[in-house]
Amino acid sequence: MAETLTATALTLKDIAREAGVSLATVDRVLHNRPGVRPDTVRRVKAAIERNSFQPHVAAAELARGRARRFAFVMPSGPNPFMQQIEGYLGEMSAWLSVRRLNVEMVATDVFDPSVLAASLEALSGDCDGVAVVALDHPSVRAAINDLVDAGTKVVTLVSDVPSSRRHHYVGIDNIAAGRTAGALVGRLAGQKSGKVAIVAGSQGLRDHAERIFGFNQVMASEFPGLSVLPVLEGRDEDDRSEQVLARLLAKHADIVGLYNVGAGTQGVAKALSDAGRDKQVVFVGHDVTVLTRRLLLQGVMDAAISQNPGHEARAAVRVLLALARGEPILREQEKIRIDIVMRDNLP
Amino acid sequence: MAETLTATALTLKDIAREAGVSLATVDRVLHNRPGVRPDTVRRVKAAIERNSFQPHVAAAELARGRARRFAFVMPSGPNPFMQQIEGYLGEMSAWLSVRRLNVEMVATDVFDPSVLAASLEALSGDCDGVAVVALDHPSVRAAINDLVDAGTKVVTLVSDVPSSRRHHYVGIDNIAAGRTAGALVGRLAGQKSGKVAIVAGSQGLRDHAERIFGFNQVMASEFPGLSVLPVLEGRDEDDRSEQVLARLLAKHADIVGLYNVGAGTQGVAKALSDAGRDKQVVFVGHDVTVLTRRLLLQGVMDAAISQNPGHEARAAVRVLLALARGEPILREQEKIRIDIVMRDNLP
DNA sequence: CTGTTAGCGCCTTCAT
DNA sequence: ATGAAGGCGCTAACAG
Repeated sequence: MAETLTATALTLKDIAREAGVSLATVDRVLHNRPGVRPDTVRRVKAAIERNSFQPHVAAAELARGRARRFAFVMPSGPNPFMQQIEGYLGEMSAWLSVRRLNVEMVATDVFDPSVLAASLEALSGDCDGVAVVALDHPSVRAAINDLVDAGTKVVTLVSDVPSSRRHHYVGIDNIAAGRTAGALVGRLAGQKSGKVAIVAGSQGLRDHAERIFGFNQVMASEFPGLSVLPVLEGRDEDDRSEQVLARLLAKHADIVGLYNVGAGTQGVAKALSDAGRDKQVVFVGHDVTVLTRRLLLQGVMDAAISQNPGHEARAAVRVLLALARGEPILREQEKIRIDIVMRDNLP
Repeated sequence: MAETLTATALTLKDIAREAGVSLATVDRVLHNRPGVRPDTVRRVKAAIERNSFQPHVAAAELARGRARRFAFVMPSGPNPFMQQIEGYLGEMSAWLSVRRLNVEMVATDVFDPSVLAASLEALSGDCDGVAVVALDHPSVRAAINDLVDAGTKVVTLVSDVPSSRRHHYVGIDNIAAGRTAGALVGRLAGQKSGKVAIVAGSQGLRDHAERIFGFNQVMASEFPGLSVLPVLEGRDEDDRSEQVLARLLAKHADIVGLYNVGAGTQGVAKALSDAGRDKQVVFVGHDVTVLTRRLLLQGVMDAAISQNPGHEARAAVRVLLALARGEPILREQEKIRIDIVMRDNLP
């Protein structure tokens, strides 16, 4: 009826005694530091394994003295989603400070590969870890790999660079997100048949392209009654998104669904309202912001696919910390889920 | 372009010097321990405030030596959801162990107030914190309050006892969960009008009652075309749930929606399939388990309202730890969201 | 290559 | 009511 989940506490000293060496040697082996005879290494490793010894994090933290430095490299523009992430990092300051963790924000033009790459290079050396909202481009990949080679821990945030050797990606599976959007548009549109519009920032952005891909997958296979119109590009800007959508709405009277892949939500909503069709068209978009929250409550938007920015901020920090300490990562905990947010489960 | 988020590191010694007292005295004040003249307390507190001093957690952890003991008091039956929580606690064992944390599982009959209360009383003294899946009953409330008075940190898990003085509740807002379920059933049923069935474990359970309340709210206000049938009670058992539902389905040919409030999902699904109506009826239930996952993939279930059991397990541990250390709680992080899970965003 | 040693910042007796 | 001093388990600098 009662069962205990944790083991007891051995220390470095115990291992040292058991392996017949000194503290320092065990420490060297533990951290793969050079200067130990291969044979000794083996003996020590054996002792560590045998007792499944785990060093006490608090003691290690205390002893190293030096605070750790992490950098967050983020887009410089006024992107509300990114601002939310920064906001949540700010809320963690007390948490960070009692752990002697320093995080520095670096704003940069993430859409210009060379600028981004330069910002990353500049960090080399004085950082233990960096989280970056990255563009998937060869020079960015190279910059990331250089950091990794220099011993810096790197996680990509929100947008991945799978071809690089980054240690971890903190963000959602965008293809699945697109599929989810598709299923929602299809199911909420009910029995109706008709046309479905897609507004994206740019199909050149990896995450947008992946979402559209997933969306189309579901549409084609599960909702044959709905036909998807060619993708509109609004560059994540309100004005432009509004214009292109307004034109499309004027042309097609039988649009029953709308998927807004990126930002520019304000403009999309305006086009819909101005056409007087905000109640008939099923409107699904991304992310919960002050704006989308309002649109959901008003019934203009029907659902938002969301990646919890607070979770992403905290996961990035925790993962960097775990990597720096050499601790295992709780993958399940750090995985970012695709949230479906409707009016009644607004966070 | 670069901004730093954390402060620099003062130590106890600095504060001691500044307040003109010794280390020990500052420590006493910091932990509200007795034996310090009120006047001295004030001086020390002032110095702490003035520098917004925060003790280094790692050092504190190291110095106290003694491991902390937490207990999880959970239902003894084979409830899959609870088993998931236990599973995730198990996955944390490495995390727990490097922090010298001990967690003990206590299985008990949470449906019998006196048994539950006794289990709680038994913990008094040898535990730093307890997480309990509680029944909202006077004797349970008393047991919780006793623990709190004895200095044990208490969090309620999944099911709250708001009238007690527990330090924290880790779980979802069940009324909002019910509303979400209602919105989903209503919207996914499309334009159709017809009847909606509800199967619950028991209306005596606080969480079930709250969910039903929220569900009815939404149905009444937003889906006048749908009429809700009287609640069926299946005691969270498969057989019983199947029987009562089968009978209801036979009686009403125009059921278009079904809300399964608690467990017994297997039985509910069977009744639906046996009646050959699993494709026409919109079926919404709770929690993602092996079973509901399968039903979602098969298209028998349309959506599951879920409270991430992994998140709940970890949040409970983190909150207990923060409470024990006197650290602030990251409320946003520990809040449990209401997840809508459909086929394409299955975690 | 390996061992010794002096802390890291705080908590906890034990004296005063 | 207050202070002094010895660790907690690990790291890192310095000897050997």
